[in-house]
Amino acid sequence: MEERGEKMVSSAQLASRCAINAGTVRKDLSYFGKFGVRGVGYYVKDLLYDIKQILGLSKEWRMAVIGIGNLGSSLLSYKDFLKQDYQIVAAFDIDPPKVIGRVSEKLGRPVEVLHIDRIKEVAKERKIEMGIITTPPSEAQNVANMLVEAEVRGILNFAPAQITVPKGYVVKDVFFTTILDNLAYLLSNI
Amino acid sequence: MEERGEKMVSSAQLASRCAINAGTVRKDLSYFGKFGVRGVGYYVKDLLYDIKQILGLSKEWRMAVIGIGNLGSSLLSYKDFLKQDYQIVAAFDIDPPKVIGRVSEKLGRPVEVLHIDRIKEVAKERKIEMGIITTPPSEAQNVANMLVEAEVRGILNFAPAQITVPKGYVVKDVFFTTILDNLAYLLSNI
DNA sequence: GGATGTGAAGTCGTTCACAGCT
DNA sequence: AGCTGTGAACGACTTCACATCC
Repeated sequence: MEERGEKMVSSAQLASRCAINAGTVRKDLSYFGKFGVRGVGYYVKDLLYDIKQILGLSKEWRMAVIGIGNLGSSLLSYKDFLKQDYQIVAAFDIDPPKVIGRVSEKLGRPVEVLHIDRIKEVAKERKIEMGIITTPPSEAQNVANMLVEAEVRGILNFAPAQITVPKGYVVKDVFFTTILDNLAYLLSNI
Repeated sequence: MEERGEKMVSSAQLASRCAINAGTVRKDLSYFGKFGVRGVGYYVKDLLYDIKQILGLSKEWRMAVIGIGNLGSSLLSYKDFLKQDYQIVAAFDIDPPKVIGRVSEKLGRPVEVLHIDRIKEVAKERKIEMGIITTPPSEAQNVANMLVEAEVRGILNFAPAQITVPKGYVVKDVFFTTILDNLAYLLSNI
């Protein structure tokens, strides 16, 4: 909306875009403060700024992908990350030579695939704060342990395996088959 | 557990595997019926069967991937789908020649990439019930419309765009950046 | 004895409706 | 006049604790 030059937006407009309730939009924002103008709405520019502050998006997040198979490779060149200051600055695999020359496009240079053993060293060096696990499930917990060891506090886990981490660390799972199971259930019960 | 030959399982064991509460496991199951034996637990084999019935997984689900870029290609060879009777039986793109020879391994033969225009025809022919959208966001709603036209009732949407479909159809979104936003928020507020 | 099945209590998030500002 | 901010009602899910049954 900012790019389109729209100055104001109402909670109703935001709600319709997200397919939720206008009251929910206002209530959710109100949890963090007062960002709108009564009788008018929200200033697009200010709201964008405020939401970025709330979500912790006022900085660049530096990420590593571990496990450069099909999925891992595709994430290395995933365009949408770059639009929002998510940078993939390292890639790891057990078998580094198998994939080379992938490009993190904003940086304008390839992200070389390194051996897993170097996670800790490289994570410190490149100030990595999030790890994306795209290994086979059997390796997921091992990789998570290495990330914890390297003090990478955020993990996005695509491997269909339960991962446990110490307090202060966060894991978000993305299990494709679980989402399909959900779809299958909904389709079976219409 | 069945593969490992384990006969019985308690709600507490299931709970610890899923990192949730034992009561929740029992309560959730009880919503659909009585599957356990008091004082004993659940028979692994029977419970597996019952859960598959509940979720609608007692059949093979036939899927199509639309948009054969990096992500779409990687899903074509995603091993985990096959383990659970999810079959990718068709692939579509605007520019079919750009990717060929991908293999849906259970079928043991490549899934040829076809032109998007053939979705309706091929969906009927191959009895496709789920569509996976991995196109750029600008095309997502168009593709969804085609899927609806072809009566493909379930959609898994990876394109960062809001998709609307008629009643009787279901869309599940997987927005990578939204999940990262979630991680960013949690990491910023520990 | 021991683990399930389930009311009841508790917690969380959503929705409503209107007072309060601009 | 219009839209936000918010207390209060509502609804849904989670957790608890125990009666129930093998």
